[in-house]
Amino acid sequence: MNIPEGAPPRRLRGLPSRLANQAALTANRIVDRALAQAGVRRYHYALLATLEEYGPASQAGLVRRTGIDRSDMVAVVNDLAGRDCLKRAPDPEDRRRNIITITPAGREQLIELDRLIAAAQEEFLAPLPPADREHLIDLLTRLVEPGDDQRQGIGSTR
Amino acid sequence: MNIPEGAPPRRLRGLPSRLANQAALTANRIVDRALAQAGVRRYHYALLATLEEYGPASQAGLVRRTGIDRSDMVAVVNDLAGRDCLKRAPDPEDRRRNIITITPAGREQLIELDRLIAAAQEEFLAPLPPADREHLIDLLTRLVEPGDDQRQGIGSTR
DNA sequence: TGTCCAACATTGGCCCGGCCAACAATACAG
DNA sequence: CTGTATTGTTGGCCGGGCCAATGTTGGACA
Repeated sequence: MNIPEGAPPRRLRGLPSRLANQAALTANRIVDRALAQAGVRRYHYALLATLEEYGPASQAGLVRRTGIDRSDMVAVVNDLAGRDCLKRAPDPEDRRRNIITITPAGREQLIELDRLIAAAQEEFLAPLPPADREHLIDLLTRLVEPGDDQRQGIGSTR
Repeated sequence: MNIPEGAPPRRLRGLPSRLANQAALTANRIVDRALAQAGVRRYHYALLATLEEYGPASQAGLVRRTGIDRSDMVAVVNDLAGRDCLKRAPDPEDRRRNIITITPAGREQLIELDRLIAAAQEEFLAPLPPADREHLIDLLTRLVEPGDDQRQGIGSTR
């Protein structure tokens, strides 16, 4: 961990961009730790959630939906398939495609993950009283969804 | 850029951790782009700001102050020294130390960077009306500074 | 004084996440 | 039938955050 002796310079302290960064760092730490309890990472959760909500899809479809890169998608799908959380079957109508379907085990897993994620959110927001939490969520939402265009996927930095 | 067709699954949409992430991603994109106009990255700004505020220090001191790793510190110091933004002189009292001092050119550079950073913050917060911006900053501050212990440096993920 | 341990600066490299490029197989339009 | 596009897959790149080993110097202490 970090053992910063002395505060960061004043110029940086109240900087909105820095606050957002710190918040995200904290959030990610908490969420990652929570998901790790199920031996899983964020991509796994995103993928299961997408499958559950939108139903079976090809990997390419999932890539488009989630913003996860093709290469990484392969790995995550492999991984989840190995845990019987989803099924990978060739599409009879288009033999290029793999059709990915969530399994009952996958749904169970997802429920478990939902619980972990919810707890993580709680932990993340713990420093704020409930009223302020809602307000923060509202502000962040409005900050992040400008007009609705230029949406963000799951992955991506650029 | 990302071309997400279709929204991310509902489960993820309003998630505070995800909102924080999106916000940070946006903020970083904007800030990095701003600093790039001066051919500089975040560490450079952090280092110059630290030097300006706390005065000359050894690299180890700067490492403690900023949370930047030793190895990376060397690189940043090299870089800024190469631009005459700071001076690296052996400490006569302790010859293990390099004493790093900001130069006039460094101060000028810092002023320029301050401008760029300020503009970036403006751009980042643009979607919100001024009153909400303050509120957001307040909330984030309280969220991120729990008690004051377990402070964060500049770098760090863990 | 000599010895041993701690702090410093530097080099080199590891890991991980996000990304791109190349490829073979398949679909499809002309 | 030919050329173009899409799909899944492999391999690798890059940058940021991090750790380890090295050589140098200080300082404590026997």
